[in-house]
Amino acid sequence: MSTPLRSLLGDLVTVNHRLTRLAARSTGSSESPAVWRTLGVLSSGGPMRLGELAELSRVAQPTATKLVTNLTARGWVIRLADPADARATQTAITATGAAALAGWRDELAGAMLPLFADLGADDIAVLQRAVEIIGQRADAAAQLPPGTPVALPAEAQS
Amino acid sequence: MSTPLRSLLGDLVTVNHRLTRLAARSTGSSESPAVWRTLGVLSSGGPMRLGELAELSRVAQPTATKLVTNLTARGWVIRLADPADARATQTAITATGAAALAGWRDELAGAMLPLFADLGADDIAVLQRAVEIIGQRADAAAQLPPGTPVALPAEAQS
DNA sequence: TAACTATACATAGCTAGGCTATGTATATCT
DNA sequence: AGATATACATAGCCTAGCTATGTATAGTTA
Repeated sequence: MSTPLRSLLGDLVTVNHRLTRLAARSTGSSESPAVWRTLGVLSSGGPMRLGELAELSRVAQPTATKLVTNLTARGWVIRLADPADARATQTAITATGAAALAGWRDELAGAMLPLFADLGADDIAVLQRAVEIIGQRADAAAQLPPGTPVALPAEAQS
Repeated sequence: MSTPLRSLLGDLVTVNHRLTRLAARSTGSSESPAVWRTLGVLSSGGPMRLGELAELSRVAQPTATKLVTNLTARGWVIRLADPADARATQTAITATGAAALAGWRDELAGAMLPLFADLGADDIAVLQRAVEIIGQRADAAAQLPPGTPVALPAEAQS
């Protein structure tokens, strides 16, 4: 039972990467996936500090800084001083940013619809559940202590 | 019924992108996802021409050239002259490359196992089916004529 | 067969995203 | 107050991705 799961996870990542490429090329949008991922995190998680954003997005802190700088220049996010800590800044998605995100998701979904239009109700349910499962694991992984690799060292795998 | 599918596809892409980031950071490997994607395509599709590889990987041709150049330097793929066409070259994965790919997939799966270890048989079946569905669509999309966006123009959607 | 067109790939040059290493300012703790 | 820790910024690098364009070979047609 454990071997199928191992290879299933390998397949899952591989196929997902292909889907991501497919999605990236299927819209006219020239924005990068990172932009939408960042907006997605801010949209679902609300305003947050930069370090928190980096962790949830699973990128290094300087990468988050770059992304936020770009997004700020575009007016899609704003940075607010953190009243409780002068070192920190809160980053929040703007209405414009939220609209752009929604627009992209809609465009994307529309672009991929023809490929998935023939799905039966069963398969749709499968994808819905898969999205739930994966989202749940991604959330869980994001809450590991900073710097912790997702993989536990071999000796920790009971 | 069609609206849920649209938003489901948006969710699917978003969550998959998070999974990809998670996977990228969960192994000690410093290789990029593109490397494994390319090897994956060559592994499952057999030796192929560069343009074919680019299409299947959903990247532009010069990007494929770069990737193949890097992989060749590493000994993970080889380029063979195409006897039938002096302009073209066949690219094939080497035994070393196949071993590296297998090793990475194993490492990756091992790294993510703890996150997915508690899945029940039902959920495993769901993920298996989801992998099938997505893989199928990715294949189908790859076979569209070159340059064709995944989305068909409105007037072509019979 | 010579010339044109099309195809397969390479090269150049750019941008963004990703990283590590390190700097700077503010909190916090002793 | 001084030392340490934390939050973020900056510098500098590499890879992945793109478009535009060049070059060599195939194919096609006059």
